[in-house]
Amino acid sequence: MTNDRPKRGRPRSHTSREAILGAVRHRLLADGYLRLTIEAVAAEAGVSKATIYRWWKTKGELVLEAAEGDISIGLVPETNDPRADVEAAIHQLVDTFSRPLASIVIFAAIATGESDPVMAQIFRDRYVYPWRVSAAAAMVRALPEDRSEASEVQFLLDVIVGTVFQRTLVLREPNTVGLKGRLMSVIFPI
Amino acid sequence: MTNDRPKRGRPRSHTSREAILGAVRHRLLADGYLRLTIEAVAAEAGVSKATIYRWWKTKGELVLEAAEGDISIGLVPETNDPRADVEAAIHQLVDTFSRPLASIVIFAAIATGESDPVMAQIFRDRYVYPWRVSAAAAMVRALPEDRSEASEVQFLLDVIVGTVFQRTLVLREPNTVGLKGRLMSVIFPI
Amino acid sequence: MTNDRPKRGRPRSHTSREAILGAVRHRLLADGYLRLTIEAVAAEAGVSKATIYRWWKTKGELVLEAAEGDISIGLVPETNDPRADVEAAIHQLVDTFSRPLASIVIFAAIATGESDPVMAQIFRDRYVYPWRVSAAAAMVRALPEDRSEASEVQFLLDVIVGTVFQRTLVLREPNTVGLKGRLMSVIFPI
Amino acid sequence: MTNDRPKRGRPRSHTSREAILGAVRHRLLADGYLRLTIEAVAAEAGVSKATIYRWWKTKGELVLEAAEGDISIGLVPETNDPRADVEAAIHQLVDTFSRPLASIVIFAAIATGESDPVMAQIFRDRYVYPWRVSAAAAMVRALPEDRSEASEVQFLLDVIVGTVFQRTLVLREPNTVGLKGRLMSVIFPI
DNA sequence: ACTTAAGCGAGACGGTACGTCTCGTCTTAAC
DNA sequence: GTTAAGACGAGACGTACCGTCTCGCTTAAGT
Repeated sequence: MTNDRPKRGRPRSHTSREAILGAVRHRLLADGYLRLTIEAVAAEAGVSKATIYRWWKTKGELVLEAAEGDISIGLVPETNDPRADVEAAIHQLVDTFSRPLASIVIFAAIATGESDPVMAQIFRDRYVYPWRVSAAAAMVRALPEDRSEASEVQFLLDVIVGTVFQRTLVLREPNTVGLKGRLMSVIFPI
Repeated sequence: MTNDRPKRGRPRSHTSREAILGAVRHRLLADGYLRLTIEAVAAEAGVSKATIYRWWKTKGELVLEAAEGDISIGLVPETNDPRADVEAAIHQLVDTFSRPLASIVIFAAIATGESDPVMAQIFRDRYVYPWRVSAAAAMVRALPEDRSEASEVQFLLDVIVGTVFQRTLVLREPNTVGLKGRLMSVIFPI
Repeated sequence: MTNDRPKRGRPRSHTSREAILGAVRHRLLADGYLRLTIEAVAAEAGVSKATIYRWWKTKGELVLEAAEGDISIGLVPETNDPRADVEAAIHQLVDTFSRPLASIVIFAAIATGESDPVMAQIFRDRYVYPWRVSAAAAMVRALPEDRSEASEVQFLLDVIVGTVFQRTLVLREPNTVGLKGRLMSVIFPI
Repeated sequence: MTNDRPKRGRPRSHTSREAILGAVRHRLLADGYLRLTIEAVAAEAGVSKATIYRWWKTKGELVLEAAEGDISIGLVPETNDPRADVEAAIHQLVDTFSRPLASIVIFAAIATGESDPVMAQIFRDRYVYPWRVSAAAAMVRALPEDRSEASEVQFLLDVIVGTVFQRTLVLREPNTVGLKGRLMSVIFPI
């Protein structure tokens, strides 16, 4: 993230950078990830294709950077109420997956994992893993000792992520009312 | 599916049909869905591109037909033991999602929903909905009355499908040991 | 020149071939050889770039074929009057070099010899050598025995070609009146 | 050639000027004129592209200046032996056209006349015309009165230049033995 | 057997986008 | 005030597939 390039030469233009990322966002919302072309982004941003390729190696990197603010999910809080922390984790997930830009890009990062492993890798390293680690910690705190082994915690995270993914990105169900509560009851019965 | 073309003229060649579908399967396993090109299929099958386009309108239809046997999930059984039926439903899901060809094609059907809605639609109508209807019936039978309202049943199906999808297709975790049991405990606590 | 391709497949379109060659001629006359781009030819001909690249490997080949009729210089006649034959040879040269399209393409074939040796080679093999052979024969017939050794004949051909080239292509002197007569006096004094 | 820039500020670096011209010479000999790029010259000279563009408007000017010493042909001498002067003129031509760097640059100056008229113009004004004027004077002195009209003299100069050009630059014939003598016999028969 | 209608291979075609290249200009910080 | 470094817009390069379109041949069902 930090830019350790030498300070010589013409500095990178913030104008064109913003124009590019703005055009990417616009085209993503208009056409989706698969139909987004570098050529169209360059044209809309009033920028040369070479400028895009100079700074982003692949469409995936470009799109991840353009949607960074929307995708960013943060860490699960660590309060005195562990169940509330888990609930917050679910909320973060539902909230992020519900943003138009984020839903497109997250879906693309997963869907193109096969053909663009770099994008999938960056996505995992930058957003999925950190969240999962803090969510797992919250889960351990919230569960009784006899349910808090690693494999059970990972399973419950998969239940949460899988269910939210299924609802919001696969079925494209915008109504998430009750989803959080139902997930909580399924994780913490009684 | 039924072929209402006039019976005159040279009949459709079964040889080339099989060669095409075989080539599709081979290319899917070798390159994946996104990297599969009609051109490569035609070349490998020793067939003209026009022949492919004559019989399949889109890459999606072609791929779904090529993987039909592997994708087919069937209906959830209806025995005297409703919990066993639900368990069977989960098993069908895990089993199908674990087949190499099926995992590629199911993933593609979901992933390209944005840009190829026809493929997603066919996939849903032909495989997802029938299974979900019978799985929902099994679930209703297995649940106590106070949990068997439609929205709760649909939610539990999303938990099952989402979790299995997450494990097998997103995380590409081939080890599904314990998955079935854990899902059952989450759906039927105590 | 003869087309020994197999008769299978869709036949080559004469329409697009003519459109391409016509566009090449137009662009050559408008912009010259160096400024001619394949992209502009494709656009003007209403043709895809791939169609041009399918049939012509290089800009040089394309241009030589487009100007074929204008460049073609033919062979030097072989009559009973050898001096008249030499005069005819000079006339062919002046005449060909004076045609707008031919002058552009011949100049290009020579000028780009350094960077496009293929074009120069085709040009030499197809037009220069045959003409030179027949011109040398006429020269041998026209000269007294003591001047008709090979090196002298080649020198005289270089005088003819060089002078005409200098006048028409380097100095771009369209007025060629007297040129033929003066060359004849220089070659055949007395 | 003279540098009329203001005398204030950092003076033009002779070091980089020489580095640039040296790199141009090297690249000309290695790759030829058409394949020479400003980018490669800058890289080889350890100089910024902007520095080159600041001092030379076009590739043509740059190349002409880099090859100045080699191209320079001087004036035809004016002795008591006019035929010897003409012979000296031919010798200057053959000699200059035979130098590797000069042959590349002279050829380029003529060949790119179509697309870079400035280079052709500078070349003509600086080298061709002065030599032609003095060569024409020598020719007038050497010829009998009845052959020394302007158009005949210009024609004979075209014969000389054209023939030498043809031999050395078009046919790339390094063997110029006999060429001078033959040209003399053709210009001065008997 | 003869006709006729489709199936089929080969492959040409107009498009669109790719990712690369070089051009000549512009913008900094360093000297 | 010039320089090296190097970002930039422009635009052509040659390639890859797309989905469509001829062709001339092959294959059977209907005559």
